[in-house]
Amino acid sequence: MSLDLRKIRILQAIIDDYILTASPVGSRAISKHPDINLSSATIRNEMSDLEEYGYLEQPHTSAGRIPSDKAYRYYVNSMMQRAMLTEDELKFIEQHFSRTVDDADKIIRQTAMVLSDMTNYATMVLPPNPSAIRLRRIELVPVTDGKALVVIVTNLGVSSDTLIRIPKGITADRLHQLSNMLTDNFANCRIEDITANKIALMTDILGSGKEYIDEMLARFKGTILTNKSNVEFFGTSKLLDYPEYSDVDKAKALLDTIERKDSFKTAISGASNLEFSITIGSENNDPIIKDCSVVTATYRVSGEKLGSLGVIGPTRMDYSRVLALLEHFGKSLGTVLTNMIDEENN
Amino acid sequence: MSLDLRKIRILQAIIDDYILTASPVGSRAISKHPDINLSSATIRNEMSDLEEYGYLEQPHTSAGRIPSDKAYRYYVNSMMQRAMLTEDELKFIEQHFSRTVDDADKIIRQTAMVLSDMTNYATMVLPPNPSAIRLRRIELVPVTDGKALVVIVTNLGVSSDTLIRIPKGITADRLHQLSNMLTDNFANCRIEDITANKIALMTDILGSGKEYIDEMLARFKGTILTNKSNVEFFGTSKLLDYPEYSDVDKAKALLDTIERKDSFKTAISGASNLEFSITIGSENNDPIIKDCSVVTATYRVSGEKLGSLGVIGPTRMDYSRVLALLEHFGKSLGTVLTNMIDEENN
DNA sequence: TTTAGCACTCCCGTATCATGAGTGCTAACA
DNA sequence: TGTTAGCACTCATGATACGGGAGTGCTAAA
Repeated sequence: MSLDLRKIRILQAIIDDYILTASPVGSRAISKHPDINLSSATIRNEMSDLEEYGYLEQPHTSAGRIPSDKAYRYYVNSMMQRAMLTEDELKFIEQHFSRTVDDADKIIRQTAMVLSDMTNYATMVLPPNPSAIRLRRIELVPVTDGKALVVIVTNLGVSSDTLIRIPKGITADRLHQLSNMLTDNFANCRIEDITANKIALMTDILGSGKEYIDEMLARFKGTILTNKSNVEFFGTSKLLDYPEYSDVDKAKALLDTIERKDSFKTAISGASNLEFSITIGSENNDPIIKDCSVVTATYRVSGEKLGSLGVIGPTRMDYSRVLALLEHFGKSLGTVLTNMIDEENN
Repeated sequence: MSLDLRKIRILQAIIDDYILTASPVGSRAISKHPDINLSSATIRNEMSDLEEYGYLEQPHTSAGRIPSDKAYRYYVNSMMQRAMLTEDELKFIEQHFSRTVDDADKIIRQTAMVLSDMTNYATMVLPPNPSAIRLRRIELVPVTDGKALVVIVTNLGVSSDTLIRIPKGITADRLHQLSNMLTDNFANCRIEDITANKIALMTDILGSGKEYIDEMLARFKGTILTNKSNVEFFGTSKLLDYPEYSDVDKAKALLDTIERKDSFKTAISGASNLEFSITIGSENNDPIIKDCSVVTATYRVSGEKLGSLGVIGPTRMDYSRVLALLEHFGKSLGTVLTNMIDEENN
């Protein structure tokens, strides 16, 4: 089943052409390709083979052929070479990151927008992986008698503040004391390390505090974890540019799916583990996005995988360029965030 | 130029029909209307008049007629009666608001989503009007030596927290003292009441604190005010359902415009002043949304106008139902938020 | 003032047809 | 034996024509 060099060349030419034009490519067009010196008849034979192997599909007799998902997969795994970004592009990206904004979320979002503009595909931002979050400090601040504000400082900056009910009559000193205990016990913990068990062990130290500490940590875990589903999308309407979606019903189905957000699980779950993940067409679970591909890259803060950026486009997307851009954006984003957090922490 | 009763009836019938079907309505269809006992020929004469006055338009000879923006305006101002929501709808809405979520932003967003689902139009949320925000409490929490966390509690709950640089060596007690001073001076102030002037007056009280207090307040104002442009949209892809946007290019132009967000200024600026605002078709500044109407309603928290909800649909939207829904949602949302904030505050 | 009647307009869906890009197959060629 | 030229065949696409139908405006009669 492995392809000989000539078949690979032909397949490459077909894919390149199809990515560019979105219309089925015929044998004659390929025979004109500078790298390929064969008559259209020969190409036809080869294409017939490639179709038999499952790399090509024919919309109908007497049309050219289009690459199958399998072809893209093969292309991505074995054939593609990483594109180089141009000077101008690099400069443009650098310029984007040099604008100083001091809100991490905003930077991430703006990055996704720029990425969308540069690729002309839709992009998405996957929120920080909860296990990358480490507690730094827990502070209970009295607000009114009976209410305290919980401020939890994490390695990513302040990440949660909620009001909790506390028994009346607790003094500021006592709260301060509790804060210190909690900080001592949980500093550098991951969020999933905070177990009921551990809290129970602290009961004797905490004394009367236990009940509201429980509430507080539960809420904190809650907000961090619900955050998980907060995928955000940008530039989705760009997908309407592509002839794949010149049918309004198809377009609507796609945008609906994106807006509902829960259909990118395959891509997303892959994303959290891998440096890059590429999900092509029908590899997605949802049949609605079966002619979309999703490419994601994680970005790291202080060496730790934090979240990911993703690009959503038609299966015939320019994988090579997208990967190059994602890699570059991922790295720059990581650096900027790392610097920002370092600066905040000392 | 004022219309006699018969013309009004006919116009009403045309509008009703057109809202329903989106296709030009002819004289014969109207003559069959139960309320109207006239031959199609008579209707034709009347329609001809209505066209002359500018209430109707004809896509081409031998087509029926469609209401103009002027007609919708007249309809909305003088003819429309508020729709009643059904029992089921009321129940459904109540059910939505009874689910307890303790995050105000999340409630507002979910409300916008439900509103979008019930109307099948796109909806938007305009963020709180900054002048509705009042400070309750300012708290400086030491984090590391040289860094403090600023927590500002407002009448809408905790609304900002930033790390600021402070001179090294300041004691927790001193910070606490500063917090109290700031709270005493600014409690119940609006954000725009915090002027450089007032801070200058406090210099003698604050002593060495002044510089970083300046930084802090500037940042706070910044985050509140940048919030202003944060319009959020929901269910935008629903607009693709309507034949107005069966052309992909038109659809893309619309969605692009929505995503770029800055084109709803007319509607938005109206929204912040009025209880309801209705912007019909070409009354919008941007020609791209010239066949969209935007209806907004403000919601109040503790009697004060906080933000608004908006509905975006084709000009032939069901204004009556949309207004009824907006009114109901606005009120319920206000109540829920008011309760939530009251509960948090004591 | 209303209405019936009629000629006229024009969109729209369908059918027809020519065109052209593309294929598969066969036979000849190197 | 692999490659290529040639040819018949397929089928989407776009242009054109055409009939039907919904709608109009006008005129004349009720």
